[in-house]
Amino acid sequence: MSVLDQTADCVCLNLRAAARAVTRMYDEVLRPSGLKATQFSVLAAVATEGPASMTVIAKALVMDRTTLTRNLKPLMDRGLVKAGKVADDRRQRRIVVTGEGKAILAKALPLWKKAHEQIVIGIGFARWQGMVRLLDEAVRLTR
Amino acid sequence: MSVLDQTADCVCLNLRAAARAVTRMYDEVLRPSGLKATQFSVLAAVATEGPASMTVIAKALVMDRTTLTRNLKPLMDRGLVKAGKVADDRRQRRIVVTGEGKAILAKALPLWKKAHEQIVIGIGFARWQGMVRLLDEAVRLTR
DNA sequence: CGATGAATTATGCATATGCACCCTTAACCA
DNA sequence: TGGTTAAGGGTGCATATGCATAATTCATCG
Repeated sequence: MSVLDQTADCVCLNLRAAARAVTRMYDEVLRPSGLKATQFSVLAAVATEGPASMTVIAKALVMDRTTLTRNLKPLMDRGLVKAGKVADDRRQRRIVVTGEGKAILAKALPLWKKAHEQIVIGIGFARWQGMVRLLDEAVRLTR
Repeated sequence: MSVLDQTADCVCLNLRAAARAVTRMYDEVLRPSGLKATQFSVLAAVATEGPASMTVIAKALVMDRTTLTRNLKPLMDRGLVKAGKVADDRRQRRIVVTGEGKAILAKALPLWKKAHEQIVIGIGFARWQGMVRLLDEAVRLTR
């Protein structure tokens, strides 16, 4: 048993493979809303965090700030979110969901719930909760 | 508690966030080898599956065939893998690791093991095994 | 044997991801 | 107060991801 044979158990590979498969399924279920899985997550995060800066939203999503910049672009182009300046700190941009963004989000939420439950009910709520804990722990262990 | 508030527990979001964080850490640890985490996984898969077709390798990686085409490109450009049309079926391309590819892989393996164990030892081997089972189950539930 | 369908791979397009680096503005401190 | 450091954000570059579609080759059946 060489080290090479162990690479099939790679944490990164298994996480990425699962993320790919789940994302594909979410994308398909969300399609009627016109949102992709990542776009839905970003839109929901902006809606939840309220008017917030890029840094705050990126941190909530465990996402690089520069990645958030690109991920916001299709949402801004469609007018689902917008950025306003703040008087106190002229460096910051406060991101908010527009009216149209809220409408799309309302349309997407039941679709999201359907995709979400397809997995959670499938593996069982308690086991899913255990998995979230492990995922959080894995994130913490990378620092 | 509106549906919106539940989106923070989204399976897709949590999986992708963990995959991002873990990939960043792997990329950093693997850097001396000149490979990124995905490139390492593809190279290791090609080495393990032996001379195999695109479809076989893509299936082993739970990856779209077209994604594998692009992911092989930087490896081919560097001469770490190559494709020979020696199969009976002239549609197929048999992908193999080159001598240089094996050398890079040998250099990368201890680095990979270091990154891998940073997570596995951190969360505990038994719990990690349980997590792999759940990830596999999640993948199955998307079909 | 020829047509038709299926398998194998590649390309165009749009988005996703993050490091290195840049600019702007705020904070701090000697 | 002037200089330095830190914080907020964007761009260039390279790779990662997959759907829709096309091109090639194989299989199958009448």
